[in-house]
Amino acid sequence: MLSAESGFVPISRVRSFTRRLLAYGVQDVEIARLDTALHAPDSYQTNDVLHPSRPGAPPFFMLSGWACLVRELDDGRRQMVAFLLPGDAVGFDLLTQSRESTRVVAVTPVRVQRVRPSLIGQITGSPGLSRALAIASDQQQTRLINQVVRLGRQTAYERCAHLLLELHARLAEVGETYGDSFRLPVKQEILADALGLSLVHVNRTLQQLRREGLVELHGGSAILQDRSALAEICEFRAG
Amino acid sequence: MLSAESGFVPISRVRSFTRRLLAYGVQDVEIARLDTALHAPDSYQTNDVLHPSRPGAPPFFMLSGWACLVRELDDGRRQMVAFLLPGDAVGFDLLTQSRESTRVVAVTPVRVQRVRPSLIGQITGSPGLSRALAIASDQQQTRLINQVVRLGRQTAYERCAHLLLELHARLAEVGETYGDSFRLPVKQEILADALGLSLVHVNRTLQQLRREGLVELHGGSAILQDRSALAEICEFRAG
DNA sequence: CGCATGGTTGAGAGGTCTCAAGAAAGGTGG
DNA sequence: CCACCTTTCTTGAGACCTCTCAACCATGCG
Repeated sequence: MLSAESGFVPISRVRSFTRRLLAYGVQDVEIARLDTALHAPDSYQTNDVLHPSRPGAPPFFMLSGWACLVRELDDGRRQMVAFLLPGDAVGFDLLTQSRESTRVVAVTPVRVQRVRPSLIGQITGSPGLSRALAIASDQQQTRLINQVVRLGRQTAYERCAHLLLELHARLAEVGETYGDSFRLPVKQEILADALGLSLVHVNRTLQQLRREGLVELHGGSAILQDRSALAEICEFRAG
Repeated sequence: MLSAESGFVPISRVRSFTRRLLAYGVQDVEIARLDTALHAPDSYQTNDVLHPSRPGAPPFFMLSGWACLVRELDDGRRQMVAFLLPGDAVGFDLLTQSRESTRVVAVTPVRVQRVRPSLIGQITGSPGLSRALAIASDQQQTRLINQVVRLGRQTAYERCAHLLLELHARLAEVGETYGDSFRLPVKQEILADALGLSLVHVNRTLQQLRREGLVELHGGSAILQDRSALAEICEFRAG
């Protein structure tokens, strides 16, 4: 029941990014025009590189699955800079655009829809679309700042709570939550690399959150049983 | 000799942001036009808020002094998200634009030149200027990503080396370095809040770098005595 | 049934923090 | 030019958080 792949539904009512664009006030006409500028969906496997760290890679929209903007250090340490979720626009603006030694990697199977390179101008030229992309870019930047604060000044306990709330809020925007629960399709290793912690410590910290009845985690799903208590813990602010 | 305030020089050859715009290929004509859209310089004292966390604050250029994009937690913990240095454009794009509970605060005396609100469109309408601002914004974003990696996956030792190199490189761009040395006009407390460390630990870590002959720090100035060794330590990549 | 993957636990080491005090540096008034 | 005061830097010691290493358990799949 957590699947959205079943059946054939008018595409404009299904795709998460369409949903988001509508929320940002983009007109149906513009979305239809956007469609003509997009390739058919591409599929990727876990660990595939969606966006090499070279310029010129065409931007795309996330249809399904999770990806990460990731940077690896020479000795194998790895930092997930940002999660890229269904509905996200990737590579339009600066973020994830041609960044030295920073790549976009699928952390689950992923489907994306790429922009035909020759038609990028058509998209950025549309007032509604470019405004929507600017909003999305602004939110992306806010999340980056939140990530800095999390890593710089929050404890493991606070970081976990904050990230879980952020993921819930983002997925809720594109209709991928079910009340307080959502699919969390990544290993604790991925969470650790996003939170700047070791796998083991993430495991223990999540257990603490569970023991306190704040969250429930199993089988790749998360339930935030007390969102306001979680928000209190880590000063999470929605929006 | 570390001062740039002496004498009266044609303004277009002095201001750090002018220097940067020229480096980004902006034409003299456009810079002259930009000037007509700017207020006279404003001065601020240490700890003044340059940019409250409300929308609509007019963007500005940093002329001199250092500021920080800062977020404070309820219990007094503080994270410097980014340093804003002479020549930086602040508030044009997303970054630092109306962000909840994130403020721009002067950490030394600061002089800025604000844009007349009614003329923002004129600036963003100019192809050369808007391209330059986009480049600046992209670099800002790259630095944010670097900050995430520093905080998430680097040790105190590496973080200090990396930040010092970044500051040197940025100041070099606007002509505020003198070979390997530059003015570092902030307390260790500020560095600590930028590095996600305690003041005491920053102090000890900087001493280690000094003991090893990599840097020299005193009287508000820094000398990077072995930049390539520092870069090796923290995987710093210029540009 | 056996293997592979991911989650869980234990124990000790290490990095970083806090508290607290002393030294140095810088500014001010006499 | 000195005495004083404030600010900033430095040092010490113990506590705490998080890490690493190394097993062991649970689950799923062939």
